[in-house]
Amino acid sequence: MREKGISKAVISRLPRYYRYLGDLLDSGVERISSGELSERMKVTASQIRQDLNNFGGFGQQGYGYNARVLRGEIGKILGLDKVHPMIIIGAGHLGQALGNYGFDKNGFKVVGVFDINPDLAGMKIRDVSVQMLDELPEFLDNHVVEIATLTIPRDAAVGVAEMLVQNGIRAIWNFAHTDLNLLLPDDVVVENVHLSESLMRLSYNLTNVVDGDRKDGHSPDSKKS
Amino acid sequence: MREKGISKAVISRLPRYYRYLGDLLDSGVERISSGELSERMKVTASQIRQDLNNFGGFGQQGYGYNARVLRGEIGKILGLDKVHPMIIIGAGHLGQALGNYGFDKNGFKVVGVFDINPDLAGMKIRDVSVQMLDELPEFLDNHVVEIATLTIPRDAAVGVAEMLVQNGIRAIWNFAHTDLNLLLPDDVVVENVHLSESLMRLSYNLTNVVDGDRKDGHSPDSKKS
DNA sequence: TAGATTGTTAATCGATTAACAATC
DNA sequence: TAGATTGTTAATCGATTAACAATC
Repeated sequence: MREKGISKAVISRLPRYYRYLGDLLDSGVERISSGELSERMKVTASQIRQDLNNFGGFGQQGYGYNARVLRGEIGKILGLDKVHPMIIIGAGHLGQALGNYGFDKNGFKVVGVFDINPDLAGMKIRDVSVQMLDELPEFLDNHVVEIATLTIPRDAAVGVAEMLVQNGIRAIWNFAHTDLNLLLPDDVVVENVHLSESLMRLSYNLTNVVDGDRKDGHSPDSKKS
Repeated sequence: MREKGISKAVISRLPRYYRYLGDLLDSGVERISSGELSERMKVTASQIRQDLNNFGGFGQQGYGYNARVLRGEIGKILGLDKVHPMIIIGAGHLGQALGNYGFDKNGFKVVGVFDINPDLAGMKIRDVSVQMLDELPEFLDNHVVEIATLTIPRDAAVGVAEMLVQNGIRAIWNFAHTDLNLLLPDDVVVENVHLSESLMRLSYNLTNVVDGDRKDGHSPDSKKS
């Protein structure tokens, strides 16, 4: 059932393949070779084939890959063929943004939004009403929830995360400024999103890039006009 | 002035060091060794020293590092010692979330917010009023802006990005579902944030992790109760 | 000084790229 | 079949870790 020992680097690239394959299908392309895809994505064809062959031979010699089939397979590997009920904790701007994002089409269905601010109680995000955080344990007793998204301040995050784990949550998408994976049991899956760190990387590159000297791994292959 | 050939992996870790050093200072710790820091951050002491020595010897043998000085130095490397005027294009939920995020304390100052929706014109995000996108070129003529944040739909992103570059913008923080760096001149710095890819990674781990078998690079060192 | 811890070189490990036989 | 392109092994490259001399 499960694939063993796939490196983090490979996993990180799968969603990008998935997106490019979707784009190709949208533009009517049904067949793609690793060579063509490598040109579009600016990665080596070798890497694409190597990555995919971690999971099986999805291509055909002399032909390439069927874009639709390949996308489906990658989707399955990523678990996008299943619906993942999700709650959002923290109904501030970011929580609202994520609630309205449209992840549904990939199977991430927002089934509850929670906050501690009584002023937000009952506010609708799409078709879900904001509930008070103290109703959460009961909610988790009565609903299947796979993923909890944390858009709350850092100081609240650890306590809430522990409460979630107590109540059976095994996957946390964390936007608080702390590394929750270091604090929770090993069988809880955490994806930390540190937006400020992303902005700092941009700042570094902005500060340190000189013309024609890209630091992001993409070679300055040609001088565009 | 500028450091040459620092790998992307090293740069990616700097913001995290910066955050941990800030946390240490907040809890009253002024002195830290690579060994202690490595324990807290779950990385090797060797990596910490190796990383820092790309930029200079910030420590002292037999003593360790002065947390305050080190944080300051990393801040300088990341360009956080300067103010970076920033605009946000797209005043939807995500744009509002970022406008209210509090990046100011790291020097990222929101000086303008733009949208194409007339209903949003004049809406205040912190102390900045939303302006119409067609006012942007004139705005850029009259204001210094370093970073443009794009929180707009994918289909609009490429056109807007090209317009921004035409008007002198050299750094884009992109939240649209497309890889702008592949489409813009090489001297434009782009940081793509693909939230859906982050969620897909979480989904993969959720789908493929079995007890005690973490896929995120952190060893299952002990069975917590 | 003795002890501690850095800075830095060398060794290892893992990931990427190249090459090519297999095969559609 | 001939041509194309995969799947996969081997070679290279880069990043991480280990080790230890330098030195505070």
